[in-house]
Amino acid sequence: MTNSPHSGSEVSKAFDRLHPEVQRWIWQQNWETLRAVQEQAIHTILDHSSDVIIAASTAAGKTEAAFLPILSCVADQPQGGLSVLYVGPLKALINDQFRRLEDLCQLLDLPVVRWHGDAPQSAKARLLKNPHGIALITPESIEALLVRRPDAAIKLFGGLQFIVIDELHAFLKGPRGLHLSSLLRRIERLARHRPRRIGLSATLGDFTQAKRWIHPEEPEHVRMVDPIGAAPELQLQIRAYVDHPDVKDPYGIEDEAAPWHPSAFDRIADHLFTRLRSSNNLVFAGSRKRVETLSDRLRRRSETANVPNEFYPHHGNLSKELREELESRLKVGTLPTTGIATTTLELGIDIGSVKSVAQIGPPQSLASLRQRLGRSGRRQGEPTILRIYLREPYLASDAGLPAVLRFSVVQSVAAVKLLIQKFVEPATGDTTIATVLLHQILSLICERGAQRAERLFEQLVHGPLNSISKPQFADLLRSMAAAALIEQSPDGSIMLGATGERITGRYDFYAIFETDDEWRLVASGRTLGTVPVSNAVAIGSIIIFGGQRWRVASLDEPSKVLDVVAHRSGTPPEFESAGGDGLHKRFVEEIRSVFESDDLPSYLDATARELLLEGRRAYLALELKTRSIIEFGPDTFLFLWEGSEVCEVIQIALMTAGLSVERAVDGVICVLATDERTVRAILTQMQNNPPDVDTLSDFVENLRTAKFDEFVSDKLLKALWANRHRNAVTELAEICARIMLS
DNA sequence: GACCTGCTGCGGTTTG
Repeated sequence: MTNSPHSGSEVSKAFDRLHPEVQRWIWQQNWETLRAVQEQAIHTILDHSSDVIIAASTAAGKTEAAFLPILSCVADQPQGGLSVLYVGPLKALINDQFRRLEDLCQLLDLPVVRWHGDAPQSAKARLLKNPHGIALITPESIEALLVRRPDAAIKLFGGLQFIVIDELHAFLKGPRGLHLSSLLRRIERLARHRPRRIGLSATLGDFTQAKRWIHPEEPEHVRMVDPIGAAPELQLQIRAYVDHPDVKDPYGIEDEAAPWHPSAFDRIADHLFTRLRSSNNLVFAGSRKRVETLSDRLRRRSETANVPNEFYPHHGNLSKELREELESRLKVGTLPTTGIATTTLELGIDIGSVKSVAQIGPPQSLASLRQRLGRSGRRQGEPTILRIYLREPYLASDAGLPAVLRFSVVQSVAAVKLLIQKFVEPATGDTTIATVLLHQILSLICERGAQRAERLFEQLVHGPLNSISKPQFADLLRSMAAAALIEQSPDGSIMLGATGERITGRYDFYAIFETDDEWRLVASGRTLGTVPVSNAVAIGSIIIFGGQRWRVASLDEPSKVLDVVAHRSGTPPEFESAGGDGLHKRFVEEIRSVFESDDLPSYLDATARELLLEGRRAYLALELKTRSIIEFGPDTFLFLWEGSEVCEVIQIALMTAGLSVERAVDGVICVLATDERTVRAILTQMQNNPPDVDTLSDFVENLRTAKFDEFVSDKLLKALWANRHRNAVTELAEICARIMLS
């Protein structure tokens, strides 16, 4: 050891404050220094008693930044239950962190236990007998403990001093975050004190929002550890490919019979094949179907070139075994490997460092783009390399809106500009409060027995779940009673009804999200993964899956198993999807400013540059700088340049006037089969007499999207929609006026 | 524009 952690002055100050056994562990690691984030976190956690959020990139050593001081605090303390609860969103992440903490905790004589569905039962049983040390757990396993073993939960959580929440950004939106927030609150109630919360995250857009999630009552007291690290150099290219006019199905495989017209997609595959071979890379392909198609094409190119295949798929329907094979190939790093993934490789599971990241299609959010980039250039002095590949249609001379604007090129340029400005979208409002509350009402009754309505409200409606009123909560309880989820005893307390008993007794109660029925694909006894049952299959069906081609040899309908054998051709399965979130307002504004700028970024290839100019010429010709309403063919386009929330409200407002409206591209909507004069007349009407939010909410359809929404009344779902859109509706008259001026 | 995540307790069989 040439340079000890003792040598620097700042470093030694932080180092000196750690427990001697923690110091010994640091020596054993041969670390030359502590990282900036670790030094700051040590001081912040040891100097104060407030909650802390540690925001630093994935490779910066956030886990140690939290645990070195936390373990120094809890070592040598009297035992009486767990000292630290670490909550992670993924089992794979928990397993990684377990390996990182094992040695350190052993030195301190603190047991560390993985607690999730695939973790060994024996260690859990041992912990229950003598609860102390650290547990690494998923939200669902906390839920199961509270429902099934409330007595054990009190013993485990009664003495907690710290709760660490990893990948905090993953919990800031969506039902799973609301669920975890409720579980943490329930842990505090049964522990009769509030353990300190430490949140870890690499991509936070809005610190205020993260602080409010960590400590809803006193967000201003949450301390940030946010060292300004030197960002690695970014090497960037946007490459565009225009399809040949004869290409009908660019994602199909038929074009292999017509090699004289390779599709744009094929040329993208060619470029990936030559550029990415012989190093480790990640390709984010956007959808599972595209992951499969691309993996298959790249494997076939390897076969044709007679070289070993280095390209492997990774997505949520692939079996754990296949996914882990790729992850460990990437991590071990002895064989060059490129992973072709959906969003599955975005979160922090340990796959080592990759040379470059490729993105197929324009980025849809800066949060996700940043998370992806964080996977490249992780070694000191190495650049981050990003390639964005765009496929654009061939446009005939009579091509229409919105195609002529070449939106995906403009959107990609806008994304890069926002990346450089360090913009990240804040999390958006939640649509699933009713489902989460319903779930938690059932769960709390299991944990604590029959309760009066006021007690349920008091315990569950708080923090991120507080946007529901008492009358609305009562409405929820009434519809739960109507469905026999709950019933009221003569003394007024609420207990489980027959349906409630059945639902809470089932294995799938603990998670707040649902999974659909799926076929399981098995090849010679080995599970490859699953495909939705909506795919029509029969003996002899051919399919691309796991980057390879298969034929269905036999199928077992009741157990939903497909036995497959290798085959020479196939098509990728269809996966169901719900549709996207839309771009943030700021992103749409940046797109508009790219249209209006003359700047030609050097990171565009020749085709992308040409398409950007083409899009700008169309923008100019349509006079979009000053015009917001464009009649085109039978339809009329409204260029709103607003975020998805405002667009949705205007879309619904126009629908209440009897029009058919659809989204054209982000920020632009299309009124079908209607001329400009009619649209203007309706907008004038709306401007003078804007509809109120409750009228609009009556027109909203498909409000039942979350797990238990079937038990929630229409009235409540509409009222919650109205809550979320109230602000956007108040802008309605003003926006109409602005459009009309053009 | 789409993607992702998670799970009990028990009865059975196999293995050391």
